Amino acid sequence: MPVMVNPDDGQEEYIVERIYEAVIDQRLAPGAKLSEASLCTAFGVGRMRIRRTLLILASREVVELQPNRGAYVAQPTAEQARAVFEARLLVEPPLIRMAAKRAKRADITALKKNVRQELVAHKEGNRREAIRLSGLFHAALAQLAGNEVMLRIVKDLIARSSLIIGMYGDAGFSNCRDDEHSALVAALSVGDCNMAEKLMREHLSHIKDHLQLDRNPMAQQDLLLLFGKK
Amino acid sequence: MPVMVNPDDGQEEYIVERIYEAVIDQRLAPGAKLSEASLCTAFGVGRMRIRRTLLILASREVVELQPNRGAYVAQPTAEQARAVFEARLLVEPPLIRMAAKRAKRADITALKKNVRQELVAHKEGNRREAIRLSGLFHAALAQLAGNEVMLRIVKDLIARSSLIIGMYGDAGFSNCRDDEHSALVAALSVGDCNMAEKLMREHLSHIKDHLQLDRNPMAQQDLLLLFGKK
DNA sequence: ATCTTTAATCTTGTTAACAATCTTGTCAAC
DNA sequence: GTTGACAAGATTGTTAACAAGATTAAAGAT
Repeated sequence: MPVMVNPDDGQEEYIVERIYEAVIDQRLAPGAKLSEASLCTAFGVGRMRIRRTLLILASREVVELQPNRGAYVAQPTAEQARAVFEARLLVEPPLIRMAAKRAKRADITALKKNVRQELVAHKEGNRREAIRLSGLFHAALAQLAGNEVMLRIVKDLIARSSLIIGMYGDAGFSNCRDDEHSALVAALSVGDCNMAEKLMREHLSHIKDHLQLDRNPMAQQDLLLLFGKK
Repeated sequence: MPVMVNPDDGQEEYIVERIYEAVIDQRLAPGAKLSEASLCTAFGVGRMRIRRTLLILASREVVELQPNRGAYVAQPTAEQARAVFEARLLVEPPLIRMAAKRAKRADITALKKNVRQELVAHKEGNRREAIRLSGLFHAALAQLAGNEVMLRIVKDLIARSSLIIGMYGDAGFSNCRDDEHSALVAALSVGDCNMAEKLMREHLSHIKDHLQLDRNPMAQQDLLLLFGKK
C-alpha cells in the first residue's frame, strides 16, 4: 500500500515513496544525511527533482532541511515523540471503530494475511520486514475507515513513529507485538467496535510506554561528533 | 497566531503564511490561478522561491499543481469536504477536552477577546474578518491542548475548511455562529470538559450540515471560460 | 457564420553555470 | 602536542538562459 501523495507531485511521487518506505522500515536511520548528489545518482535524476522531493519530505517532517548544510532524516525530540503518540492515541481508536463498521470479509482476510506475514518476519528475525508490515497494518486499518484525509494523517504519523521507535525504542523489543494485531483483527472480524477501540488504545499505549523518552536519544548514526564534544 | 511552518522552510515561511491567510479569509477563492510571474512581482522574489512556496502549499493540499498549467487554489470535491469535516469532528472534540483541562485564566481571557472581535466583525458586516477570527479561534483551542502535532493538523484542516465553505457554504450564512463560540468559551471557563466536548461536536455538525454538498460547486472566480464553453 | 487548423505568444519545466557557504585538511604558532 | 588560522575541496543556494508545453488569436475551409 503506497503512501498516496498528491497527484500534483506527479513525477516525484516515486522517489518520495521510496525514501518514505526506507524511513519506515528503518533502512534510513534518524539523522542520516541525504546529500543531493548521492540521491541524484541513486535515482538517476536531476538535482531539481531531488530538491523538490526533499522539500516534500520536509513538509511532512520526515526530513529536516538545514540551510546551507543539507537534508537529514528527522530526529524527533522527546517532546515531539510524546506528541506523535498522543496524536495516534487520539486518532486511531475512533478510526478503528469506523473501520469495524465498514470492514468486509475480504478486508478482514487481507488483514489476517498481513498479521501472518508479520509473524513470519518475526520468527525469521527479519526486523525491518516486521516493522514495515506493522506500519502497513495500521495504515490498512486507517484506510478501512474510509476517510482519505485521516488516512494521510495516519500515514504521516506512522512514518514519524518509525523514527521515534528507532531513537527511543528498546533495541531488543519489537514495536508492535503481533498478538495485539491479531486481537485487533479478531475484534474486527466479529464486528465488536467497542472491543476494537479499546484494544487499539491499549496497543498504542503499550508502544508508547516502552519508549525511553528520558534517555538520551541514540541513533544519529554517523554523528559521533557528540563524543568529541562531550 | 501564525501558522507555524517548518523552521526548515526559513525564508519561504513568510510567503506561505501570507497565501495561507489569504485562503483562510477567502481573499483567494477556490480555483483562483496563482501564476508564478504575478507572485514574483507581488512578493518581489525570484521564481525559485515562489516555486518552493507553491510546492509547500500543494503538499498541504491548499494549492493544486497542474503539470504545465500552473498552480491554482484547491477546489475540494464534495467527498473531500465530507472527509475534512468528519476529520474535524473526530479530532477537535477530544482536543477541546484536553484544552479545558489545561486552560489558564489568561487563555480564557484571550479567547473571550477573540469572540468579542468576531461579534464586532459580524455586526459591521466584515465577513472576511469574521472568517479569519473564527479560524483563529479554533486554532487557539487546538493550541491550548498542548500538542504541536495536532495543532498543525488542525490548522491545515481549518484552511481547507475555508475553501470548502467558500465553495459549498450558503452565501448569506456565516460559517461559525458566534454564540456557539461564546458557549464553548463559557464551558471552558468553568472547566466543564464534557460540556465543551459536546458543544464542539454540535458546533462542527452545524457547520457541516449547512454545507450544500450536492449542489454544483460555485466559485472558480475569474475562470469565466466556463461560460464560453457552455 | 461556425468550426478546424495553424501560428504566435505566454507560462511553466529543465538544465547548466555561477555564487555562497560549509567542511576538511594542512600548516604554523604557542 | 594542542590549538588556531588559513586554504582547498565539496556541497548547497541562486540565477539566468533555454526547452517544452499550453493558451490565444487569426486565418481558412465547410
